[in-house]
Amino acid sequence: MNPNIQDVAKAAGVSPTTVSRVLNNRGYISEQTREKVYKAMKEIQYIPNDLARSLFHKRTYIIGLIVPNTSNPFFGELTFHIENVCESLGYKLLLCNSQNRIDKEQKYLEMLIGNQVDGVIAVTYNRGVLNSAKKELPIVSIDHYLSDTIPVVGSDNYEGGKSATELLIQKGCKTIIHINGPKDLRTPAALRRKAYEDVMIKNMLDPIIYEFSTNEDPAPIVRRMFWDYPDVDGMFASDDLLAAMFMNEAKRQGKQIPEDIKVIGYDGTETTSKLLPELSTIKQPIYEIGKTAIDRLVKRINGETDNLSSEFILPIELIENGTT
Amino acid sequence: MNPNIQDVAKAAGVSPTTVSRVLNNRGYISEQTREKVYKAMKEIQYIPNDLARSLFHKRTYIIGLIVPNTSNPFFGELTFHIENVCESLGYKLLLCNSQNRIDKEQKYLEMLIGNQVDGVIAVTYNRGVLNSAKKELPIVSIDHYLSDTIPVVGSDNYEGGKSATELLIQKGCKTIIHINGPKDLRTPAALRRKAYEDVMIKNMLDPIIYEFSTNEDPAPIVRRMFWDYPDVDGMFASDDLLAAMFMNEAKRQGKQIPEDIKVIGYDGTETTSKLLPELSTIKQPIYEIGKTAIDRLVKRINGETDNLSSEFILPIELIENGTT
DNA sequence: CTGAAAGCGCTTACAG
DNA sequence: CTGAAAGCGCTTACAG
Repeated sequence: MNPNIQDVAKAAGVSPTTVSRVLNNRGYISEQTREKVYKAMKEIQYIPNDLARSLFHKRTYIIGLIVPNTSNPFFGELTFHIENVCESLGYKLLLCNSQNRIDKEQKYLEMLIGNQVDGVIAVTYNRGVLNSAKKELPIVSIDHYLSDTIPVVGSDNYEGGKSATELLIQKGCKTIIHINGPKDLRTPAALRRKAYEDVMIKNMLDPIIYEFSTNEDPAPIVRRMFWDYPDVDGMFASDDLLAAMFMNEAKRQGKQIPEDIKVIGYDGTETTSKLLPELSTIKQPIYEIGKTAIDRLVKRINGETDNLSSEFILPIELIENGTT
Repeated sequence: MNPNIQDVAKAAGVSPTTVSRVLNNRGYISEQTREKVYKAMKEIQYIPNDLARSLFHKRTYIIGLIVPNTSNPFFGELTFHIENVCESLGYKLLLCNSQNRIDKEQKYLEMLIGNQVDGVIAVTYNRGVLNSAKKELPIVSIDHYLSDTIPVVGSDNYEGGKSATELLIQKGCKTIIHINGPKDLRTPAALRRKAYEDVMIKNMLDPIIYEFSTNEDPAPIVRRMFWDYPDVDGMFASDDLLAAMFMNEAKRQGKQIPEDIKVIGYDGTETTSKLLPELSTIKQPIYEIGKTAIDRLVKRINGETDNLSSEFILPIELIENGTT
């Protein structure tokens, strides 16, 4: 069995209380005692049991993260940055992939509460779930409005949708299609869509929106577009993966990009910029989103009163590359 | 404060012992009592504290995962699958991004031990670290030979390197460059390199290998290749990101792919297949790697004796697309 | 079928 | 400067 504080105490010839004091640098301890204890800890390779510590303090320094899927480069990068920031602040990360399934979100949330996490960062699509959570559990949401008391961190989706659409129009596109996820959810993509619509209408162009539902394969929808709108000359995709899928289908249809059709995506992950550097896109500040979310969460954990319902909208960046 | 088992006991008019029995379905309990207890739990919204449970049982059902970086699509997908398999087996995942830094690997390992994880999955590059771990801690490594007692799960890197190189040769390439990570480490890429060398030599061709060190930017190295070998007509990259970077540079040099230069990558993640579907690559069975690793780890956790040092090599798949 | 007691490994008032 | 005691929230022999 692993050595415990008793073993250290015995080895050092002191009481467990004293060992604990040395461990936590608390109260007065003679230099001699301190050294004896350190030596004993080294000798028996003692590593304190955080479970016991957490049980006493009612504080685990664990944060739960619920994302749809770290396979998606946006969430993979977000997860990386969040874990990194956590680590630098002394927190650890319990990772949950909800796959956008409400039943999994619910189960994970209960699991996290059972594990006494200090707080939760959620990228979640289902409003209901987190409301049912214990009111005392600090939660920060990324990109989704979940309830009146849960702060939201995200980037400027309206501005992003606006910039993307304006760029296409400015480049001369007339038949501009927008592809987007399900409309009924309080998703960040909804604002991108709204901006697209507003800009199109303002420019006397018809908005054309294709949508697909949560775990639906968008491939057939993309194929259908070319049938419905053979003269399509612009595409604003609500994420880079969709943009890539569209480009691929466009090539199959014998269309040249950007000559025949101009394409702009959304997210601008590192991975996209490596695998598909020619794609024009709206880049989200992924690190800043993660950092802000953790900062707000830690403030809540520490009971620092911030305005109950708050929103943090970070700026996006238009990245123009070869596809426009 | 959250309700505890005492609160439930009081609300139900029984002892904590009885509540615990109901909770764990252990021993005989009258149906009436059981219902009283369930009712009380519902009423006060009781969720058992896993910390206390774990402290008693010396079992947390938490697994630690150390990967370099979930931003990389290979590790993002691996992490997803591992977390998923964990969840299905009742385990939770504590995520660590080591960024290939030995100091972070060391710190994370101590953290995981302090948190009493039941086991660790490590994708780690530094042999030393895990040896120093407590001998009792079950560890399974992915893709890296760390010590004689740590099982390794990975895919057939030699076969992958062989297939890739043979494909290029069969397609008529003569000046085939291989780009790879640092040589001195026991990395999976080393076998890919070895296969490349063997196949090249067997075909009377000169192996040309460029390597870069752990956190070095490969971009300048890629640029240099074209200067050193203007007649390069084949590229076997040790991962898809490098392949994409090479393709990009090739285009900048006015080369056509696959007409002038044929390119094959390695990994074959979902993300690559979406963003760069034309890339030929060696596809690793990412899900199977994760699943096998967890299965082995859980066996060790449960004390099922398997051969101390064992190796699990899963088959790769050659995916031929447009770049060859 | 049910409960009182001891203990998992730690920490912190409280004494001395 | 140091230690004995009680407690964090749970579980499990041991009695009854």
